[in-house]
Amino acid sequence: MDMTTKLTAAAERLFDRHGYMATGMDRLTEAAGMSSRTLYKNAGSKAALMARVLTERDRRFMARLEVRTVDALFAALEDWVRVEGCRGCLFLRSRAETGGDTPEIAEAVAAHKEAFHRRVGEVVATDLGREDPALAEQVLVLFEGATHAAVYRGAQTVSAAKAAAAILLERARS
Amino acid sequence: MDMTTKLTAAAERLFDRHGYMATGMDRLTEAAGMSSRTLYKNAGSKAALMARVLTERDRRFMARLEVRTVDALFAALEDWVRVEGCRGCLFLRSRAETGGDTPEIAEAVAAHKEAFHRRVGEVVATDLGREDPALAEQVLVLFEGATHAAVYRGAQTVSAAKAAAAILLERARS
DNA sequence: ACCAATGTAAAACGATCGTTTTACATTGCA
DNA sequence: TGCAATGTAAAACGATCGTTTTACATTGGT
Repeated sequence: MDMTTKLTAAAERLFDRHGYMATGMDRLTEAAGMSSRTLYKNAGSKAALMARVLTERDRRFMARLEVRTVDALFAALEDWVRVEGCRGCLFLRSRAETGGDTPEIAEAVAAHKEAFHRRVGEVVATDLGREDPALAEQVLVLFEGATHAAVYRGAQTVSAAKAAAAILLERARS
Repeated sequence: MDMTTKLTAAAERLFDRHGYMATGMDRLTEAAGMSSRTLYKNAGSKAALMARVLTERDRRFMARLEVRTVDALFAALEDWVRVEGCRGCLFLRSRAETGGDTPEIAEAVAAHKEAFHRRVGEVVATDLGREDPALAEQVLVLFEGATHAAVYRGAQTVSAAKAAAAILLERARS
C-alpha cells in the first residue's frame, strides 16, 4: 500500500470518527505512519487532504449505487452502513463544520451531492419506466433521512425507508 | 435582554453558521458584546455553552411540534426552515463534530432526539387513531431526510416529505 | 457614604493548531 | 560509485486555542 492510499484511508477514518476540525495533524501523521514532511509533500494541506478524502469516498459510495431499482438503492445503503457504520453523511458534515468557507471542501461536497441527486433520478426513472422528478425527490429524502436517523435510531431506519419507498413507487406505478 | 439570553442567542447563531469547533471564544465575546470574564462567569465553558444552546433550541423546536396531525408536523418544519434556514440538524452536527466525546453535548443531543422520537410517535398515533411504530419510524426518517436534504436541495424537500408522509398515512388508514 | 455585586479591558496562561525547516538516513537507478 | 529521490525525526514557526487573572469602573441597595 503506497503512501497516498495509506494517508487517505487514515484521514478518512479519523475525520469520520472524530470530525475534521477536531482531528489534528499530529494525530494524522501518527495514524498514517509517516512524518509530517511526507504528509504535506503528499497532501498539500489539511483542507486538500479532506477534499481528497471526499472525492475518494464519493467514488466508493457512488460505485455501490450502480443499481437498476429503488429497492436495490436502499439495499446498497444497508450494505454501506453495515460496513461503514452510522455516523451521518461525511459530505454534509464536512461542509457544515467549515461553514462552507473552505472552497476545496465545499466544491467536493457540491459535486458529490449533484452526482447523488442525478443517480437517484436515474434509478427512479429506470425502475418506473419514466421520469418522475417528484418521486425522485421523495426517494432522495428517504435516503438522506435513513442515513441521518440511523445515527440515533440504528440501521432499522434504512429498512423503514426502503419499505416507504416501495409504497411510493407502487403508488406511482398504478 | 439580559446577558444570558444575549450570549445564548449569539452562540447559537455562530455555532450554527460556522460550526462549533470553528467558532473561537473571541468571536463569541465580540458577538455577544461582553468580556470573556463575564462570558465564563455566565457559561462556565465552551462545551457547557453549546449544551445550553442545544437545550434552548430543543425547547424552541419542540414547542413548534405541538401538533395533532402528521401534515401539521411537516408544516411546522416548513415554518422552521423558513425562519432558521437550511443548515441541517444542529444536534447531530454538534455530536458529530465532537465525535460524541463531550459528555455535556452528547447528553443534550440524546435527550433531544429521544424527545423528538417520542413526539413523532405521539403525532402519528393521534393522527391515525392508533399506535403504529413502523409508520412513525418512516415519518421520522422523512422528517430527518427533509431537514438534511434541504441543505443542498432547498426547502422543497419539506413539501416532498410532507406529500410522501400523506401517502403513507393514507395507506395505513385503509 | 459605602459595600458588594457586576461589569469591562487587556494581559497572560500553557497548550495546541497547521505548516515549514533543518539535518540526516535509506534506497534505486545511471 | 554516486547522484537524485524519497523517506524519517524533531525542532521551530507564528498564530490561535480555551481559560484565568489582574486591575479598574460602574452601579444599586441599605
